[in-house]
Amino acid sequence: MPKDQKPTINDVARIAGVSKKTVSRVINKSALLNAATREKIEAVIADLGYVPNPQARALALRRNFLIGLIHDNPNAQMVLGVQEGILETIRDTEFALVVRPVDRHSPALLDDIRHFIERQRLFGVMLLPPISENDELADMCRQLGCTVVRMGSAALDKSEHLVASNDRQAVADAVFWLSEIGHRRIGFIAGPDGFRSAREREIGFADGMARAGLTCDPAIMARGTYRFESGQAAADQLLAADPPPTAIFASNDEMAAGFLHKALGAGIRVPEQLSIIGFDNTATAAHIWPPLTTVQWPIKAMARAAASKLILPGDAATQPSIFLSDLVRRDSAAPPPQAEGNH
Amino acid sequence: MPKDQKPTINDVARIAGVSKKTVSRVINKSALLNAATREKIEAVIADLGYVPNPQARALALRRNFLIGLIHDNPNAQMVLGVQEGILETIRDTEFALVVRPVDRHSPALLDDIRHFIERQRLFGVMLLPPISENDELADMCRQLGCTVVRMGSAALDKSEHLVASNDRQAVADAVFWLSEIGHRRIGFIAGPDGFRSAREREIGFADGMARAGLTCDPAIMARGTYRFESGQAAADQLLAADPPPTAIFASNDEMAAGFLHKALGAGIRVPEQLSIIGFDNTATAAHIWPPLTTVQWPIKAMARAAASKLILPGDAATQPSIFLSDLVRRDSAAPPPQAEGNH
DNA sequence: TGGCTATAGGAAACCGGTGTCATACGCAAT
DNA sequence: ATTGCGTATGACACCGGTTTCCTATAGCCA
Repeated sequence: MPKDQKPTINDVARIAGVSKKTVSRVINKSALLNAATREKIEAVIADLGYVPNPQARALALRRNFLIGLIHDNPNAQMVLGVQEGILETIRDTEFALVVRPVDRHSPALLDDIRHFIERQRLFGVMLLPPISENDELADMCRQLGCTVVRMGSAALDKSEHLVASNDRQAVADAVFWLSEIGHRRIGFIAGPDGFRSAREREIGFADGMARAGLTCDPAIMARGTYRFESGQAAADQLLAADPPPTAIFASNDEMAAGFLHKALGAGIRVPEQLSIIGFDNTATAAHIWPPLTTVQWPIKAMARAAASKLILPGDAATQPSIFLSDLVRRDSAAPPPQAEGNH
Repeated sequence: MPKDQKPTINDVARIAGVSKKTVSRVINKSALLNAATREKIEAVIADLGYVPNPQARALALRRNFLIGLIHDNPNAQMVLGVQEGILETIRDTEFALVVRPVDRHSPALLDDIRHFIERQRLFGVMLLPPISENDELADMCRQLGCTVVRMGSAALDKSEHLVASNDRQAVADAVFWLSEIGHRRIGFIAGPDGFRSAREREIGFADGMARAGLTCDPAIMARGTYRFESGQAAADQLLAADPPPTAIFASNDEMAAGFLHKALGAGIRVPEQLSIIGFDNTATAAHIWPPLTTVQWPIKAMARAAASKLILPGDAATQPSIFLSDLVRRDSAAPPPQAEGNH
């Protein structure tokens, strides 16, 4: 059916016996149009299967409809969730999502991204954590004429396009819940220095402990790297404490899995003797044994909000949107052994 | 520095004192150019920070530089690996990658994708499994003028742009290896009907058993859905067999994890009493306990090959590329108990 | 010196849309 | 009948590149 070329606005105009401009008015839903003319043209469009050329449109409008997703996130589940969330929002628009995984440690990082944005003339970019914490990068993107939306752990100090999760409160709530079911001796595995998420979760832990009237014992607190191995290392340290913790909050699932692995290896029964809570709700969390209780970002909702901020004009979009995470209760956290007796 | 508009080819031409066409010749590295002129223009380009507008180029050339990645893959790790692989290949070209996660079961699937391709005027699309097995979709994309590259389990029956992994041989090799370390009674969990990957892995299992001189016993073979739960269900069935299997090959990691979960729950020690091998090397595989031995697709290499096929002209690209997967040996597979005695 | 050819570079049209402005028309007010 | 006005449409230039075709100049030979 399509001979060799796609129909253009000229073809539509010629066949409908009107000018290009009138067809353009139909495409853009201009109000100043005779209903009969509109219907005639719409019939021709449908007949020809005409689709406006986005490149030509972008050229004439001096703006384009590509939004970039820049990330260096190790959590594949999350990245894909974001992609899906963005897509749901832009599905029926003329925007498209172009992705750019990057290496945060590359010395050419900024240049790479600059070329990417300039080459594609991106309309806007979305930054995922942890690279979303790079202010220099965000500034560069803005300077290049992009709208920038950052996703991350709440950082209320900056009033800009931001979609954040209130990790602090989510962690505090989870820790308080542990206290409610009877835990008194709760350990913590922090994330690496320099990550805002790690810092927020640390503060959240302290908040939760304070709210529960519990004190933080440095002997059952460790700092990890967000990697599996560091969770194992933390287990070696924390399980040797006296008395040992009855519950552990790990700042992400990988470390929780590492901790769990070691604890199980040491013959500790989970959750009967030890409760573990993670953060992120990665695919792994549901598939390890026992299934991990964990805190989950409302990823898709956040991504949808971020995409809306990006494609919607107006200053309302510059208000940060803060989301609260949920605790996904699985089998790795339960009341402590002594609590059952105390009840 | 950038006043309010980006410099255009006209600015460069005016400042360099030449015509647009001459600047265009520099951009396109035309040979018919005086060296002095070229250098002068290049200096102006560098000075202005001029970057050609890809939309204008796309319009004039009547082709564009967007390649689409269409997927409905549940394995986030793999999707991201593919994205990275494609990116490595197109990094220094003018191509960009636009993604489109889809829902295979949506009744509007084909229409959605058609709109996506038409709206963005995609140059080519890459299809990931399992949706890459949809011939109707591939045909539609081709009819829309896209180059199509499919990634999947080997299907040598079609001579087209294809990048595949030889699952059949990889599974056969893994099963044969199990026999080499002493297993005689090997069970199998197949993937769902209708998936080429599932079919290929099934045949591979049979091949491997035959090569090892072993017979397949239907009592220790089950069909799953590629989901965790179906692995658990298979465990209920297969572990009740008499005699029970000493090793299990699961057609993907999720099912292997489900099986493992049930086996552990039944007090079976892995790998001392039972070996388990999965397929895909998902993030979960490394983080469950014990770490799962599994077959891994060379995802990035395959993605690079696929991207090359897409952006390189020529019929050489129509030859299928077949990759062989590796067995990632972790702790879930070891010699069977009786084999140690027999040694 | 004239004529021919090769080479560097330019003018203008074009790709497929959009904006600006002018125009044709119908109808009410003067 | 003329003016004035709102509505529906068209002519034309323009966005930033590329292509086609043409010209100017230099170099070469006779």
